[in-house]
Amino acid sequence: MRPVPTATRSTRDRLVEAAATRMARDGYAATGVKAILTDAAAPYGSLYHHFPGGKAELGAAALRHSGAGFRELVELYFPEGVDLVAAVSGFFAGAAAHLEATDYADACPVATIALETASVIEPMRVAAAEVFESWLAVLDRRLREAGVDRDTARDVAVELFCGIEGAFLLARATRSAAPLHIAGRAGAARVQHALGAR
Amino acid sequence: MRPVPTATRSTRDRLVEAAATRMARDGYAATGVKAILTDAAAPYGSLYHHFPGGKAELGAAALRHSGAGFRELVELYFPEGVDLVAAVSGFFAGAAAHLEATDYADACPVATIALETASVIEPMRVAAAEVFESWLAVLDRRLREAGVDRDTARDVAVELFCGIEGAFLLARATRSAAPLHIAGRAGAARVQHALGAR
DNA sequence: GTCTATAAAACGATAGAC
DNA sequence: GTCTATCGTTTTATAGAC
Repeated sequence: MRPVPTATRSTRDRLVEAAATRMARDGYAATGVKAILTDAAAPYGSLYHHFPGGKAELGAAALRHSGAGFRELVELYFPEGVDLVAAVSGFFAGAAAHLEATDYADACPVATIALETASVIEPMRVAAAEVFESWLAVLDRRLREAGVDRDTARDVAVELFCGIEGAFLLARATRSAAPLHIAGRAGAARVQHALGAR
Repeated sequence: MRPVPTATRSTRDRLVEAAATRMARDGYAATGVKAILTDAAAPYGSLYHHFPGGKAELGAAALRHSGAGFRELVELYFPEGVDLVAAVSGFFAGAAAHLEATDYADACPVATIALETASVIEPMRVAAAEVFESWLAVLDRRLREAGVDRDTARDVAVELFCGIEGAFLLARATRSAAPLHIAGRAGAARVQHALGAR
């Protein structure tokens, strides 16, 4: 069973990865197609061969790619059977450390793009919605497995999402990890409370 | 005491308002200087007379303008002596209604711009940080006036901020006001708890 | 499926008359 | 302070050879 050689990664994959990286950092509108092509070492014509819809179609693919990556990170922090309260604390602490390590640049790879395009490029809004729901589904499942009732599990998942996303925004603007620590403590307490009431 | 006639609003003010409206809707990068000038009925040269720093300087002014408007909205919902639990519920419900009424376009007028520029245009990042802090200050003050201790008041203010901003993001992507109702209930409960422990 | 050349429009910014 | 004309770039997208 040979591993897939990285060097053979398809042109399409390189385009998506380059677009995802650029757009997560600079946003959708500020990311030029030319910059993506340079990063991906792909010629101009390739883009429109793989993505006839141009920048918007590539953007949606990039958003889904970033979204899947972040979901894997959530799954890593919230494996089946994990102590949920500790996991919430660990996730927010990890996010805070990563944010500081990247000089407050690397937070949510989807939020900026989602806000920019939500009312303008419908396929990207749909992609963002599906990505966010996939994150919520991981949290929701773990909460239900821990005995939390259906409605509460959904609410808590949404509240944790709001906590991390809101904290990312405030942290990047103020260049401080404090909001993540505050939201993390609040999230852990919220989960603790939901588990206690089961 | 004559009221200032709207028609005499200065060119500078018209530029800031036009930029604020456009950028809140389309984001910073996607908003062209030409479109702002058209909306403001101002000639090209006027912009660089009032804002030598060009688009970035105008953008920072627009961000502060939008930020001040939103702070006034917060102050309207949280007047001195208000029932804080009811105010939180009312604020989130009002936000939900407004979001639905504007087809999920009008949420936070600062978040998109702040995320786009936080790591790229330092004066805009600073403007966003100051704007966010001014919102937190209103909530923090009301909580302290209601007897909440210093550290808890700050934490609750940040948690409410995260709740509304995270809910705005999720609501716009999913085209549903549900996240705002969930975050609103959670926020009200959190304030209730903080008040009960005083 | 890869690549180059180029089109057509929009971008932010500037110079200089009034 | 206002306004116009224009500069030089960069933008997304396309046509067509290989």
